Amino acid sequence: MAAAYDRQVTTEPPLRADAQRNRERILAAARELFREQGTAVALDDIARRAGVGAGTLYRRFPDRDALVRQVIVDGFEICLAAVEGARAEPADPAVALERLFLRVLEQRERLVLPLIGGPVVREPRIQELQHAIRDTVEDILVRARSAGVVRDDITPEDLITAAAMVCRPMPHLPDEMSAALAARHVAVYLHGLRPEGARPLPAAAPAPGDFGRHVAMDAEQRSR
Amino acid sequence: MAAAYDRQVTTEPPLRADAQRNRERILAAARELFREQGTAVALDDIARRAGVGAGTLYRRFPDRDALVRQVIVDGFEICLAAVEGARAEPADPAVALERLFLRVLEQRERLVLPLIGGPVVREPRIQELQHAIRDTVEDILVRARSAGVVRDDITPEDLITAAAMVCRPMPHLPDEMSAALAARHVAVYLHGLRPEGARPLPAAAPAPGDFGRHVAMDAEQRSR
DNA sequence: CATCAAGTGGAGAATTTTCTCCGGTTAAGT
DNA sequence: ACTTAACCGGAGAAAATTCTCCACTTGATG
Repeated sequence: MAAAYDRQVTTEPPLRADAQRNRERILAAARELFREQGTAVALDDIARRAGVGAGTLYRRFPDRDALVRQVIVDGFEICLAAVEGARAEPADPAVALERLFLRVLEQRERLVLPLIGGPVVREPRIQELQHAIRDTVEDILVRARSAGVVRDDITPEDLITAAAMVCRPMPHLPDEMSAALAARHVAVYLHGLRPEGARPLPAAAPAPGDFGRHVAMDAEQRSR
Repeated sequence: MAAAYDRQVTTEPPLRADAQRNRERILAAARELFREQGTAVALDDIARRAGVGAGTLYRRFPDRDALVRQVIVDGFEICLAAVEGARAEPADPAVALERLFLRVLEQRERLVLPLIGGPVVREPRIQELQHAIRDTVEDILVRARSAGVVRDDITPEDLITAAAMVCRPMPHLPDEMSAALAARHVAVYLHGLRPEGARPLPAAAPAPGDFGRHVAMDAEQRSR
């Protein structure tokens, strides 16, 4: 999936085949370890799990931030693909909403979206992806809303938050079990989205613009 | 809240007043930083944020695990209190279920339950608390179920998972916003718990016994 | 199949984090 | 007020992690 297009769009010479393979192994190992232990894991551990030397890791990703950023970008990329996949499938609006969550849930293991401790979110590429995701979700949501299958005080941010929450790792449970719990949770949440008998929500929805803009101000003491 | 009873029950001499104060400051700082950055943050950072010397931290908590464990135990303790509070309030079963989530949600900021990367969950004290929480939740759930206000394929584990998910930190959003989103999510989820029009859930519920028992086997490479 | 730029691993220097120790301070008892 | 045992902070030794460098290997190209 994350093939060549996720490198700089500028004219860099393409990677050699073995280098490309190692790069992907590193990203896969990083993804796993970030989900298991957070983004502060020792980089040498990542290199070890990826089966490459430390030098190889540092050559490809000059510092921790570069690696974290790439893993997160990949996550958003995967997420966007899932969401657009859901929109593309012909289905009535209620089913589309369900598909949205199912598609994202399928990618659970590969998503490292939310344990950001720094200004990574400001990256233009990431904001771009976030907006694209938001717009796609909004599209699905609007259709569902006008078909009357979803209560109309729900915003795209609600759905995105819900999806992000169920995708986060539960490192103390085996994968199979946490997948089952996540799927059950989504089913209940989806059922709760329907307008029948809805009572007003307890808090106002954050404005769309506010969403990506807030980042921890303590940029000096993040990571290590 | 976390007063004297959370130290060893064995006959240790009580801490001096200043020591007790420092101990609490350390735990509060640890709680914050664990939520912001994960349990791998530098211990000296915790000492700094707590406003105590490094020596003070290490005197009170011999290593990272001891500190993590205590923060987690505190979290479960707070959680149990919230849950029991909800059970104690006289309310009809539907409201009790709602209260359950509200009480837990109120404590969001102080809960560091789920980013465990090691065998901390095996601690007898923690298992004890987990069981007490489960039993209390089950009690509320059973009453709600027999009042017919909740679909009957929902288990205590579902509710606990749901609560854990909404309590997890969203470090890229300001507190106020993540609190609002969490509250909205819970409202929708609660609505979805009602039996009217329920379709079968997509996966089997994990057996109650399995829940606390699974822990990452890679005990050697956890933390650092 | 020869050439060679690109890529590799891992030793070890540089940096950061952990953790100990002790001279000075303070709460608590009398 | 005075005594004293508990406690404190922070300097710095010890351990761990980060990151560089280079002799060796390998994939691509003609």
